[in-house]
Parts: sequence; structure tokens; C-alpha cells
Amino acid sequence: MQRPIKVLNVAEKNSIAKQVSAALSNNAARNQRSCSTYNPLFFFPYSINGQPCDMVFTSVAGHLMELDFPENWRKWKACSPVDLYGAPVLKNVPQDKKQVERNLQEQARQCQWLVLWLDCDREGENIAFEVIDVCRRANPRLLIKRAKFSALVRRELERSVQTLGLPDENASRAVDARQEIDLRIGASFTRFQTMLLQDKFDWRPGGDEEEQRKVISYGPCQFPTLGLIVQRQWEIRAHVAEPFWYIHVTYRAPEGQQCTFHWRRGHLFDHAVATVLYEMCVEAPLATITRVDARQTLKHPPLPLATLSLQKEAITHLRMPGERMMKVAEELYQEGFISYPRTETDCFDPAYDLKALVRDHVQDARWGQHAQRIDSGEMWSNPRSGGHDDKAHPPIHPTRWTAGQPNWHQEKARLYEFIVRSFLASCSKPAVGFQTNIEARIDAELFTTTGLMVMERNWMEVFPWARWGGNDNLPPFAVDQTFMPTELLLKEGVTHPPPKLSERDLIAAMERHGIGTDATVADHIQKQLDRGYAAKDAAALFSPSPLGEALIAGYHKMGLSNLWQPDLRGIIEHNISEVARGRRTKEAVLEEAVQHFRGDYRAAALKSGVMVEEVARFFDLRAGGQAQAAGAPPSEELGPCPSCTLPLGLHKPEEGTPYVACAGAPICRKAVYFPRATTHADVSPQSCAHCPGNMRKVAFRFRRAALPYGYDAEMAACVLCDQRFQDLCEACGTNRPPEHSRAPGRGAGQRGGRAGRRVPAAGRAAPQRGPRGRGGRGGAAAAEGRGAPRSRRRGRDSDSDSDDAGWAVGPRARTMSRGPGRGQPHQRARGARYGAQAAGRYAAGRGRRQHANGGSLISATGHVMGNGAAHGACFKCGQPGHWSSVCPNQD
DNA sequence: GCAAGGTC
Repeated sequence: MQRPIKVLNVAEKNSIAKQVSAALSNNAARNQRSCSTYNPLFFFPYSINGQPCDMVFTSVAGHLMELDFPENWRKWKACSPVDLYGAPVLKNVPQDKKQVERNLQEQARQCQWLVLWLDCDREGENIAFEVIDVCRRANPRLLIKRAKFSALVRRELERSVQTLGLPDENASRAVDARQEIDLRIGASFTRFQTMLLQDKFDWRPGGDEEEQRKVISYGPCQFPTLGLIVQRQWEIRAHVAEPFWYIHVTYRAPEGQQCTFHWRRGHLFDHAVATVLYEMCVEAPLATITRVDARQTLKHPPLPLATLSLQKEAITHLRMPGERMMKVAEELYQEGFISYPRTETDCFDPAYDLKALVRDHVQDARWGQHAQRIDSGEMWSNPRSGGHDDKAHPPIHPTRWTAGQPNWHQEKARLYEFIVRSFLASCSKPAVGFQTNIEARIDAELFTTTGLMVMERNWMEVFPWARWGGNDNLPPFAVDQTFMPTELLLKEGVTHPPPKLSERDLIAAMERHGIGTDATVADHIQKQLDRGYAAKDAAALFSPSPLGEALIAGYHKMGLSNLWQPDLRGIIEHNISEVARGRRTKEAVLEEAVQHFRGDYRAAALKSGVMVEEVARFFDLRAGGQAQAAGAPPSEELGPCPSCTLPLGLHKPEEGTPYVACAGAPICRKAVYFPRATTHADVSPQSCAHCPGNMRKVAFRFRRAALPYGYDAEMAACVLCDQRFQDLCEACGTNRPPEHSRAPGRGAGQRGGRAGRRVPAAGRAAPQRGPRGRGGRGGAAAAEGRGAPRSRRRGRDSDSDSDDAGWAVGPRARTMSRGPGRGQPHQRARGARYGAQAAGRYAAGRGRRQHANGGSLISATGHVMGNGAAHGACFKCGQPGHWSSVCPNQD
């Protein structure tokens, strides 16, 4: 008989230690308190590959160590912030984790093996090495093993413990790199901003000294988050309302049923064209039904809840901010009513006994009946899978039934109810409806209407927040039937700016850009409010504070927008992922990052006057602050353009001559554009095809919703005649269905000079306009007069600094507007950001004169063709697989 | 007085 060895097992948190111990010991583990309050010990015998073991299971509570500068570098005035890029950093166990450390060391001394059961992600791997470090100091002879598990179910845990491996050093080193980058840039820019601005301005007139002192923090998650809020504010401000027209048709049947028809063209921005089409309808108003399509349709229940989806739902349905929701969920979890609330998993393990969980709720007065129907199988349907699994936690679900606890506050009861109902809904059958789509023709115009009858509500019965319904009083139509419309009107509408960001939108945007993790997204949002960078109004919509906007505008004017653009975090993540994959060393990535951000820091410090000037637009200088501010250089004097040596800022040539484009650098990356256009690109002599004027660039971001397929967010329009260069469908004048661009004969490129009007792909030089530039009459106005910020998500081109291409904002910056592999761009432009129905409200893009621009191409289908590139076909050569801006078939 | 990421 072999003598048992002692094995120390460490999990990331107590709940995992408890579950794994229970699973491996058949609920026979002996529980004992340790010197660490939240990390008890569990003892049980076990056998690993035939080797008898005395298992001791305990836990840490997240990271055991913290990265910081040595004491003498922590004093703010001890060094220049730029020195923090070269300062040493230390990893230490902070005071509040000393108990955890002691517990580990006490146990490690008595054990031969150390088995690491930390979460199977990068951070978990890093914590594993922290645990190793601490335990090895107490017992250098420890044998180190790593348990990898993909679910906390017995079979999987048993498999895991019999196939122990080694911890992944690369993953851990990636986290070390992330921590160091975050610390260095966070600390240096926080000190920079704070020491530059803190005492210079009267932040709260009349406030005492304590109120005046505020930390103006910078963080690689904080600032991209703030950037999203500010960017939206600028987009709202830049919106130009434009009227549009549409034909409105209603019909009321003699039996009383009624419906409203929607024009297939949506709406037109050309009043003349809309009027002509309308008059044609009025002259032959009898409508003919051309299509009746009726079918059963399903509405699926919600996916199992992960942290971010729960946050988004709680905000929408319970009006509970994400950060608050996490606190309440934490309480529910601590009391054992719900599962672990920080999870990315949105699919249940098939081995999970969901019916048992449901059965727990049949006694409830509110949802018991529905639970009963699920349990009996009548309502049961396997929960859908969202396709995400963090391999450590199940989706958020109730773990214990309660009718409510006397000490519960209202929010807690509501959140519990939401989680229970959501869980029951996810285990229920989909709702069934009967949808009828009708198409009618009046003259040559097509109109559609839809009716929906909900036949079975199913999951919606237990989930009162769900809405599904439509016109259930549709007149009975048959193909070829004719009717006289009750109303046939030409109505006018107007485009609206995008709404302010809601917390839900903000979370979604952060998720999309990889800013923060599921556990920290809400914290980063809360930090915007705590730091006074943004405010939330009564409708829970975010807008930047003057300080928040000034900070972003300041970096923007310095040409350092990469410090706040949403890609920042994604780029850091991308680089450290290379370390985790073993493709690059931690040292190389760190060195590159330090160089890059030190460069940005120096640039920011050199132009600090720009920041002071920006803040001075919103806040009064304090007594004594004047002198410093007066010495700051005005923002127009930013030094020479790195590409052409012309002074940055507005370069004004002789009267009557066109503005000079910077040869070889059509987009001057270091220049700024807000609030005054000052890039050389803005004053480049792009000439109008219709008049001898120069074109101006206009912000089109929020007009994209109505733009035809594949247009860039930025487009050019002539200052003098305001022609915008777009190819639009003259026949329908609206967003074209996919078949338009598939038709032969496509080729907007056949229109001369097209390439010159398009914004070049990031990282490529823009095609220079040739001798078409005629005169500069519009140039001055173009450059000076357009204060509206352009929505340029380009940042710095990837060739901006040859030594740090990996840290520059490259083509990723464009993925929101389009990008291979991210879905159909047109669909996303319309739907992804605001929802398909809402898209029309923001639609503007097509100038009213769009149809006057002649020279359009009529395809075989009678439609004017535009850029097919959005469908994967190049608009220049018509071939799929590449963008027109990188067309290999044409120059 | 700085970050972000774990967790309580």
C-alpha cells in the first residue's frame, strides 16, 4: 500500500474550491476555517492515477499580487511622468491579501504537490503563477501541476484531475505585459493631466480647496470609453437635418379591418422625384395585390444569461444601471439564490439537470404554474446556445427558490424575479405567430404591409418584458384583388440626429471593441461619472461633461486621437495575445509599447498648451493660472507636418490659388481637424466634376444609414454647387436590395475620377487628383468654414511611425463602417448600430440634389449602380474578394 | 492622488 501524499489544491475563489471538493469527494469533504476569512479549507482523500492523496483544497480571491512602482517612484513629484516608462516595477502581495498568502504558505509547507485549479483563462494562468511564487517561497520542493477543466461537473473534474498538466507560462506573461502597459500609461498620463490642469482651472466656482483638487485620471479603458461618449456627442452636433418625402397609403376594409402600407422605396430626399412618383400614383390610384405570403413564424426565447447580456437587459427592463446590478447580483450570489454572476457563458452544459432547477419553482405563486408546465414537458424546450463558454461558470440562473426574503430591498427582489423568469423563459417553447406579408402595386410603385397574429405565447407568458405583436386586424387580401386606398398621401419627414448613448449602447460598443471585460465594463462606465467626465441624464443617456469633452478634444487637436479611440484597447489586446500564443516575447511587446506610448507622451507634453486651451474653452482659469496658460502655444501652431514640413494647422496659400495637398501624405496624420479643419487633406484640391470649385469633406457617418451600398462614411461634396458624389438608384432612390449590385454592368468606377473622391483605405496613400483641380474658389471656405467635426475613425495610418506599426490604429479603425468578415456592411450600417427600424430616422446622406448629378449608370435591372464592393465585389473591376481601394486589376 | 484585472 502506497503512502498517501499531501496535495494542495488552489482555486480562484472559494465557490470553485467548494464545488470541486464536493464533486471529487462525493460531498464528503471536511470543511475547516483558515487564517484567511474568505478562503476556508476542504479536506478529503482521493487517488490520482493510482497514487493515494490527502487533498487539501483552498482558494485565493482573484489576483494575489499587484504591480506597482517602487516607493520612491510613487511620489508624484519625485520624477517626471515620462520617467515612468523606464521606472522599475515590482510585483507584491498587497496588505489586504497577506492573509491569503499566509494561508497558502501554511498549507504549502505540509504538501508535496500543488495543483492549480484557477479559471482557465489568461488571468487565471497569471494568478496560478502568483500562487506558485508564494507557495514555492514556503516550500521550494513542491511539484507543480495544473488542472484544466471545461465545466464544473463531476465527470469533467475527474477527467481533469487524472490528466494534470503544466501551467501556461505564455498566457501568464501576456497578462504581465498587459499589467505593465496599463500601469505605465495609466500612471504617466494621469499624472500628466492632473498636474497640468488640476490647479489651473476653477473646476467648481466657489468650491473649497478640497473640491478643487481632483484627479484627472487616464486609463486605456477609461479613455476609449469616454471617447465613445464624446464621439457620439460630436456626431449629434454634426447632424444636419434633411427633409425627405414618402408616399403614405392606408386601407380600411368595409368590414372594418385596416392597415398601413409602406412604400418599398422607404423615402426619397428628392422632392421633385417623390412628387412625380406620387402624382403617377394619384392618376391611377387603384391598388392591386401582387403578393400574399402567409406563414408560421417563431419568436425564440432569450438566450441563457451571461454577465453582459444580463446588464443590458437589466438596464432596459429594470432600469437598473450595470454597476448597481452587479452589486445586487453579487448579494444574491453570496446568499446562494443565483449562480456566479460574472460569466461569459451563454449556453448550458448538456449534463446540467435543468429540470431539477425548474422543479424548484413549481411552488411559486407568480411563475409556479409555468414552471409546472415546463417540468411536465408540455412547455419544455432545450435552451438555445449563444456559443460562448468561459469554461468555468454556467450561465446566470437561479440556484434556489424563494418567495422573497423579508430583508430584501425592492431592487433585489426585482433582479431575482428577472433572473428566474429569464431562466424559465429560456427553457420554454418558442412563441408561435402567423405572419402575413402583403405587397400591393399602385401604378408602378410597390407597397407592403404586414400582419401578425400571435398564436401561442409560450415563453412570453413567463417573461412579461417581451413584446411581440403587429397588426392582427389585417384585411383579408388575395392576389390580383384590387382596392381603392383610403388614404394616398405624399408625406414629409425629416432626419434626426442619432440619440445620445444609452448605457446599453455603451456596453455593446465596449463589448464590440474589447474595452474592459464582462466583470469590469460596468466599472469603467461608472468611472466616467465618478471622474466627472460624463453625466447621465434623467432618461439614463450619457453625454460628456465639459471636462470630458475638452480632454478628448485636446488629444484630438494634438493629433493623438489614438489615445482615446476605441481601438486602443483592442490593439493592446492584440499585441499581448501574440505573447500568449508564443509568437512574440513579453519583452519585445513591452519594449514596443513603451516606445510607442513614451513617444505619444512626449508629443502630448510638447503640445500641452493645446490641452490647456481646450479646457479653457469650458472653465475659467484660477488666479495664478493665467500666466502659464498665456505661455501655451496656440493650437494652430503645431510645428511642421512630419511628411511635408509645411506648418501644421491651416496652411493658407496665396489668394486665388488652390490649397496645396501634401504630396505623398494626403491625410496628414499628426494634424487635427476639430473644431477647425486643419489637415492638409482637408484643403487638397479635389475638384468638383460639375463646377470649377473644390470639394469639401463632410461628415457622413450618420447619414450612412441611408447611403447606398458600400459608400464610405466620409464623402466629398462641392462647396459651390453642393453636389455630392454618390451613385444612387434613380429608379428607387433608396437603399437597394442586394440584387441591384449583382446585376451586370456595374461599375460606378466608369464614372471618371471616381477614385479620387473616395477616401483611401487606411494605410494607403490617397490617389492624388490630377489636373482636374480648377481654381481654388471654394477652397478657403472648405477649409475654414466647416466647423462640424468629421467623423473620421482612421486615427493614424499604419505607416505613421515605422517602428511601431503594431500600435498604430490601422484598418481596424474602419471595421465599424465596413470590413470583410464582419457581416454584410450595408446591413450593419442600417441595423447594427441603431436597429433596422430606427435606421430610417437617422437616414439623411443622400443630398436632395442627388438625382441631378447626371451621368449615372443604368444597369440591366434599370437601377443605377453604385459601389458593389460592399457585397464583396470591387466597384472598379467588378471582381469579388477585394475592396476597390486595393483593386489589383485597375490602377 | 495613477491602471486594469481578478475577487469578497
